[in-house]
Amino acid sequence: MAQKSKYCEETETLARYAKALAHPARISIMQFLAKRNTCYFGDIHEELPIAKATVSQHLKELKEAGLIQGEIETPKVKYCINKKNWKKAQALFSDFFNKDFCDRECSC
Amino acid sequence: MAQKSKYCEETETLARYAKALAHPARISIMQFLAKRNTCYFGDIHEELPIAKATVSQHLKELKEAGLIQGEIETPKVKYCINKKNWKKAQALFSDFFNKDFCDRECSC
DNA sequence: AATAATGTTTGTATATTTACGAACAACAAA
DNA sequence: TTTGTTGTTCGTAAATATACAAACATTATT
Repeated sequence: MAQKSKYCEETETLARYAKALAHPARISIMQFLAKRNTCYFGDIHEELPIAKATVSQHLKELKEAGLIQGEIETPKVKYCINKKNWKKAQALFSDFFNKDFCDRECSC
Repeated sequence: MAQKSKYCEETETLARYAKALAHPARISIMQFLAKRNTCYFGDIHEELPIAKATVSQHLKELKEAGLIQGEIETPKVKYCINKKNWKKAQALFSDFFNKDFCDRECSC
């Protein structure tokens, strides 16, 4: 238990974003936010087949991963994509998938 | 419990791939496979700071998600990326991140 | 002050994930 | 046949994740 992180930072960050997106409800939320202008909690809840407490929980995870941010607009709460981190995630996934991998003998 | 999947198939598939990548060990494995020609279990295990049983478990998850495939080459086991599904995942993530999202009033 | 609207937090139950050692399986070599 | 090499599977423990109802917090309205 000497070291805290055993993987390189970029790998950890990418895994963190992947984890945030590892549930269809959270993918749906991001897709919804991407195409919507105003994005209140209620609108998001309406789109999803789950209880509001669960929606709130998923939003919290996305927020903690840095992919979205919220703002109180009494009595509602407005959510939107955190563009800076969205771009960061985009870049990390892009790098990850665009590594040109060996086409040679790895023929299993 | 009437419906089996409450989200659209593309969303489910994307979430499934994200989940497979939601751990730094599995990201590392994919990165390793991407750059290596021969890729035996032992080589992968050597790269990672975890027990072989755990490595085997992670490989199983990647295999079940369709991202890799294995082949016995007695007495070793050779793993490599499943190119078809890798491309599928690449396309799904690309579409997901390249949705041009609203730049207007969602200013939280 | 009571009521309504909008979300968050709490409590809780269940399922899944992560990790490891030990046991096991398959095969080659001595 | 015994031994060694390579991985997988099993058993198990601890941590996380997922889902919901109920309670709560906040602010506006009556």
